[in-house]
Amino acid sequence: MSAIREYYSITELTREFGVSTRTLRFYEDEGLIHPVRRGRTRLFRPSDRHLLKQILRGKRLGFSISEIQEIIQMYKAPPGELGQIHLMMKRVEEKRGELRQKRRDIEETLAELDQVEEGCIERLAELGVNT
Amino acid sequence: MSAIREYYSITELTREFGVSTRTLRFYEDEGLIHPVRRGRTRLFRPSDRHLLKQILRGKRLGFSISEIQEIIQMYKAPPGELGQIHLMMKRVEEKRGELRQKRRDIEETLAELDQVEEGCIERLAELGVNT
DNA sequence: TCACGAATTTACGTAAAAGTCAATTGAACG
DNA sequence: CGTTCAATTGACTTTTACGTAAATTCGTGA
Repeated sequence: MSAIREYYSITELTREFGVSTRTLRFYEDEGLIHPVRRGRTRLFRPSDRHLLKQILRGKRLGFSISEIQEIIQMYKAPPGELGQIHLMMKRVEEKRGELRQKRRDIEETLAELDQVEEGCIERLAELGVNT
Repeated sequence: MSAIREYYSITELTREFGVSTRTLRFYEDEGLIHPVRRGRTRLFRPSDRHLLKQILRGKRLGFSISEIQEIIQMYKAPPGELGQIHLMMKRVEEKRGELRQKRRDIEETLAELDQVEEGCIERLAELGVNT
């Protein structure tokens, strides 16, 4: 069993997650991640790795970089000021709405794919497969 | 009650779905939709409108135009040839995999948003709100 | 008939998200 | 010490998905 690593190199992460170094540097430029440095070389901590996971999750869901930024900001400590807190709770509710919509979209698409499959199975039957 | 319309104008659809005419023409250029014509003017049938719904659903899920093309192709009649049918069933299963991944991503994100909200509520309590 | 509003085509522009290439820099190894 | 390998920066390029503007056409109503 491998203990939790202190640091990951950039290529370790690119291999693990199937992204390029350019991508990771791009995310850093955009302020999504902040790996530390030894000299000029980036060192990614477990927290950076975790953040990257969240970024890629957002990408899979079709969120843009700036939208992902927004979401990531929410994960950081909740703000101190009253108005800010309410604003954040409003943002959370909005994101929930988007995600629920996406979930409905997924269910609908899955249902349609089921129909496609059924059609295929029927065609196979017509062709005399497995009779 | 309004019966099902025979045709929709391009602007009717743009208003209903909140997209531009440019977008609809672009989708036509890309071969996603095929409205009929009266002279040069496009006439969108209910089936085109339905297709557009599916396209926008795909967009919300972060699929690219070409991926949406692929999915739409599946909705058309299942192919006749045996090998083609098996290929299509394989594609269906792949898409299902992607969609299930997205669904997991959604659940995880929703769970994290719940935590964000809880953090907010705690902060509110600390600030003496509603005590 | 003239003007209008809605639609068209053609063409160029653009923002986002990287890809690609070149030149450089250390660090390490035999 | 030379070289090799991983990493860096900087600049330019590319792809996707439209936006935008110009010039034109068509049907309709005053």
